[in-house]
Amino acid sequence: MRLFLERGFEGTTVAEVAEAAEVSSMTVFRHFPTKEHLVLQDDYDPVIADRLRHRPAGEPVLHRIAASILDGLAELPPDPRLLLARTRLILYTPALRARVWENNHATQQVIVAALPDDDPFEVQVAASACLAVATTVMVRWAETDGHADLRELMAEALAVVTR
Amino acid sequence: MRLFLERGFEGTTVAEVAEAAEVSSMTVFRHFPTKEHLVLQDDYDPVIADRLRHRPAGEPVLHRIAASILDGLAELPPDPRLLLARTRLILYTPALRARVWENNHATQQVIVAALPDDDPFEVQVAASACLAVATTVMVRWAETDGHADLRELMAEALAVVTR
DNA sequence: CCCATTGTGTTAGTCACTAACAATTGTTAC
DNA sequence: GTAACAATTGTTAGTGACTAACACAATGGG
Repeated sequence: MRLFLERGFEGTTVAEVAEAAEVSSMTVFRHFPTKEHLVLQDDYDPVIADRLRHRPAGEPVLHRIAASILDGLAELPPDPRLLLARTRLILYTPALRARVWENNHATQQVIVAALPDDDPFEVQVAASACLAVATTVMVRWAETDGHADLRELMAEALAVVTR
Repeated sequence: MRLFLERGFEGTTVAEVAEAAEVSSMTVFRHFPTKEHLVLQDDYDPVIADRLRHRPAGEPVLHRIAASILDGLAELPPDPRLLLARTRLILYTPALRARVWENNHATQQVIVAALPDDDPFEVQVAASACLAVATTVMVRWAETDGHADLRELMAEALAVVTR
């Protein structure tokens, strides 16, 4: 991340990352399948899944997922600078931007697995919509340089879909 | 497309595509910025934008976008085999799957531009949600080998978000 | 102490993609 | 018809992500 922030993602080669980490390039690729994976790992899938399981089953699927995503924000580290830097990096790097859907798709599967009692297609649809909204919010938040209240923004955006 | 369908996307080199088209590799890259672009061009952005502009302004943004996407399906060619093949190719090729968000993001911008009188953030949020739903529907449709009624599926899925 | 497992390095290669320049074709002006 | 110009294409040589194959250490258990 340090190198990427200093020189940009495309301006940094995997060989340089490897050298800075004092390993060979080969070793980097053994731990991260692609260069993009060095940036694009997020740890919030299990958080969301966990929140999902603790929701009353009466609510519509869409509401449960939206609420879980919103609640999950509480797990973010208090200092959002790293998150902001990462989001900006993703936002301005085509190769990274492109992988976002792949990431959301993986999260979708986790959500579907966490709600075995609901119609899988409906869950998939609701999850993809909510995650798209969440992504849009992150982009918007990064565009305000992190000055906007992330939770407030997320609540407002999810309301567009859940109301 | 013929080569990609015969040998798979990763199993076909750009050099082979170039040879089949009787041009040099360089020429291919001058017309298509990446190998993925050979598959991932869709012509429905202007269709959707057009439908959007002919909607009554009274409706909520989300409904207008959803309805336009649904209406836009009418413009699809009557024989869906090519669309099905393309969707399948995208679905099973990680490199292509990854680019989907990039595509949807471009469509989002088109939608925002087509609705200059509405709150851009709300439009962005609604558009990203609807497009994510549409993508999920295409995936599902491809998984049924095109046997499902695409329009019906799309209507059902969009209803999850608009109801 | 031996052996199997695991992690790592090395090398050589493929392939997407770029930059620079040369060759070709098409188009317009005269 | 031809000269001047622009647009398109080809060629070459390169960079960099990523893979496959094999050799070499380190670790840990019997």
